[in-house]
Amino acid sequence: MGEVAFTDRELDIMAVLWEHGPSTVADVRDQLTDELAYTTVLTILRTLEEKGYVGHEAEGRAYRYHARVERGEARMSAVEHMTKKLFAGSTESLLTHLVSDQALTDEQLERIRALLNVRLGGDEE
Amino acid sequence: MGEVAFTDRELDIMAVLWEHGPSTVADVRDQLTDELAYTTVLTILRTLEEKGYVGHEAEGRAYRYHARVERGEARMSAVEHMTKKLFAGSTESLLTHLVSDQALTDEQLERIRALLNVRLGGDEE
DNA sequence: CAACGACTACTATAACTCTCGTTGACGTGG
DNA sequence: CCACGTCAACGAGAGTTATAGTAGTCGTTG
Repeated sequence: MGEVAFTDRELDIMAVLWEHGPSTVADVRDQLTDELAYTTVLTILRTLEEKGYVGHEAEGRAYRYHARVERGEARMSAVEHMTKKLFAGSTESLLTHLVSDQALTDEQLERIRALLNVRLGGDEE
Repeated sequence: MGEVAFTDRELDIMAVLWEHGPSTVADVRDQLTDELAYTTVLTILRTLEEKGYVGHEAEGRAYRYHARVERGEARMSAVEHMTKKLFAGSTESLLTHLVSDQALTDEQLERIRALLNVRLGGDEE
């Protein structure tokens, strides 16, 4: 899929599908933190289906919905979009922002550095 | 300001104000890559003003608009929002995603590592 | 001084988002 | 067999976003 974009509410629901796997409307509804009417959840699922982001199969009298895009893809699209819109397209700039301005513990940063070390192979400089 | 959120179009316009400083409607319009009608730009600026994100002073017969929120603030809000919605609230997870999955050159990653080294002070493995 | 162009205010409209009520089908427990 | 609960389809309405036309003001220029 080229590019995926979700609204906030849609993301809430996709999150349930990603974390809990294929779910019925009632399942999804139960997992949401916000209390939404059954029909509201159904409507959003139908919109998502129309957009091609989820699919469903009948299960008994109910439908079981499943994500048709992976979370990684959604993440990548979102990051790309934000990078383009707010960081002048520079992923490095975003990374710098995260490392500098964000409240991360040294421990977390340490893990990132370790990751970088692996990724970059060398340990020079 | 607690939290700022912009629509895509609004961001396009904020970007102009952030990069070029206080601008008239015509100025903004000229800087946009998409061709929008003068009135369209004006409308969006007025919406932004209503939300408190920009202000204006008269300059001759025109208005000169300026950002009332800093880009850094918008960045932080956007990153926070995305982290919450797509990375289960974990900034570290987002960072990991960026370092691993994104198409960054070794050189760019190298600079990030350097940044981390400075930030973490030490050079212990 | 009259027409023109730049400018803002007001209005409008289509699309999308978010929310939910109503309706009708269908199976199950009493 | 009938009332009840579950479920999907449909419709709808309030709010937001995106875009732009029209009206009216006002200085400038010929």
